[in-house]
Amino acid sequence: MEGKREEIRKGPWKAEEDEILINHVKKYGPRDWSSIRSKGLLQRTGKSCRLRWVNKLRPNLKNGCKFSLEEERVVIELQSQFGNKWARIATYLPGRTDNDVKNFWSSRQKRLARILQNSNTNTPSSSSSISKSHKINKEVPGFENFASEIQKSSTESQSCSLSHINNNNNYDTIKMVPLPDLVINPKLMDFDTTTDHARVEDLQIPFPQVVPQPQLDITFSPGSQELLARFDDPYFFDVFGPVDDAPPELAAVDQQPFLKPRVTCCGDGSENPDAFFDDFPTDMFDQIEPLISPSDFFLKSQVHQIGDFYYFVKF
DNA sequence: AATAGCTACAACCGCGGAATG
DNA sequence: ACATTCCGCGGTTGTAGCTAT
Repeated sequence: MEGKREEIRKGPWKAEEDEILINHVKKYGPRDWSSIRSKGLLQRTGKSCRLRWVNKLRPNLKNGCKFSLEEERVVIELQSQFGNKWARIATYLPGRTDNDVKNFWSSRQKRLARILQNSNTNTPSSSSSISKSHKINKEVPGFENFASEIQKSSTESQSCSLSHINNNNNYDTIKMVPLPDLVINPKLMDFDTTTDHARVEDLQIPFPQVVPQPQLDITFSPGSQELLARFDDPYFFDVFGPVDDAPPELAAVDQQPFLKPRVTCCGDGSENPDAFFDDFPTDMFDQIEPLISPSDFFLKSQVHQIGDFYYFVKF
């Protein structure tokens, strides 16, 4: 039956094929993918057509544009919240597809693993430019513990999140502290330099890839310097425009789900909680500290970078 | 200049759930 | 109610381009 049909084409798409697919979508909309082959328009499966449209041909995609710091932050936060639900995470990132997010996260995990690997061994790096251009101070108490946990976490599963570490109860203090006006609650970790247990007071680290040592010898790249300059602007987040593809629960609020500061339920109490939170258990905020404003957060924080990774040290 | 290793990304595959007959 | 088809998602693989040696 399948043998009677013309051979199914695989591999890279030609411009002519793209054109045919685009015309089909123009006529019938992004659906009926299987009919494209049954009509003899393309020798591609419906799945292949859909994938091509969603990932490459759909309008308003940020093709060839690297993830910004803000996008990276969103992915990290949402991944820790939702897990590897790339399609869901992608709905919070206009112009990004689930494939983009998935690939970004995968690349990031590999980089992280390599950095930790290189920092855990004294053997010279094979060819990693990151490990050579950024010194990581392993002398800080607690670092080895932390690094090995992160590494274990990243090798045991695709996801490297602090929640995994949290479950191990290896640390004295692990608290849930929300970033200002973020939709989800990032997990921050404190380390103490005075004990063997990783617990450093006054060092709050919102990203799981962070190496917990405040005395890192780091030179800011031009990109980071530009970033720091932008954080001086209290209205930094206002530059982000409306989100086209926001999930309904967020679109219903103000069309700017993630990238713009909002008054939250933890603020002056005059605003209703975001509908988004309806999805979560009511006791999930019990141990959350009061929110600070985004501008306060960034003005009171210092941005650091290890390789391509950024993190914030709170003053 | 050649080569090896690394990275980012495009595309495929398998699976599960929804829709349809 | 059941079988089949379609669609969407997450995981995986292949590869082109870049960088370091």
